[in-house]
Amino acid sequence: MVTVREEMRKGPWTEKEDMQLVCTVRLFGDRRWDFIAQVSGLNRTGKSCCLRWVNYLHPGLKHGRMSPQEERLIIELHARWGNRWSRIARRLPGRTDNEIKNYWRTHMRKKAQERKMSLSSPSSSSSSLTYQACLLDTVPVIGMGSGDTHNGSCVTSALENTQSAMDGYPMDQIWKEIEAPQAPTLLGIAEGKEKTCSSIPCHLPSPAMWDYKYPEVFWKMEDQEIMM
DNA sequence: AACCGGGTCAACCGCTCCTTA
DNA sequence: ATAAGGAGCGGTTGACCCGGT
Repeated sequence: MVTVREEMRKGPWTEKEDMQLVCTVRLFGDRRWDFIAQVSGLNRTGKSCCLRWVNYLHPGLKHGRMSPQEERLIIELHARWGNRWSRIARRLPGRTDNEIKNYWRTHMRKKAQERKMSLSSPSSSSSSLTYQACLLDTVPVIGMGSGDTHNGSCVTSALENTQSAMDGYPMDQIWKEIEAPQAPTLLGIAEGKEKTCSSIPCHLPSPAMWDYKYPEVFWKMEDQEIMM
């Protein structure tokens, strides 16, 4: 028997295809994507159908801009987990890993550009502050996983130090340090400063603050995961 | 009006992990 | 125990949109 595999369709989905997929998923559930792709009559791979459903057609999805709370949660969770997009997405009901990933890329690219600008023109301080605030948001949290306490204080003067420390600090390096269990350089900077600076309330919440702010959101789920 | 550049997001790719026979 | 297929995940790409010139 000669199986001439028909060329699978790729690219953007049409409304008609969406309808077909939705109907098929209603009938057969959102498992067995190869089967769904076959019976739907769509000339798509199961994987493609799965992605379309998960990222766009799933009824529970939110569309549109991230709320400030969501933005903040993403930043905080990324600081904890790095590029574990699906894991982060689980903490944001209605958002997909793809959406969060895209958001983060856009977000961080913007920040990186702001930083570049600020480095090239030292007098423009507002944008560099934004970037540094983001990093300081990001980096100290990493230590929390390894038992560090974070007293919620920070860090205006740390910004000055951070500025010099971050000269020549590529994004790749930042990613690596975010992911590293111990983030030596920036973490060191932030921790060193946080011991001496307690007058300015840090907008990065301590673990206790997180508990307070996002009580049911992820701490319980995290515990459950650990239990599992 | 046309062009250009940057931003956004849907979709694909390839790898890894999980499930099932 | 193991091999094959399915599903999940993160990285990357490319098309589209929109604002500026």
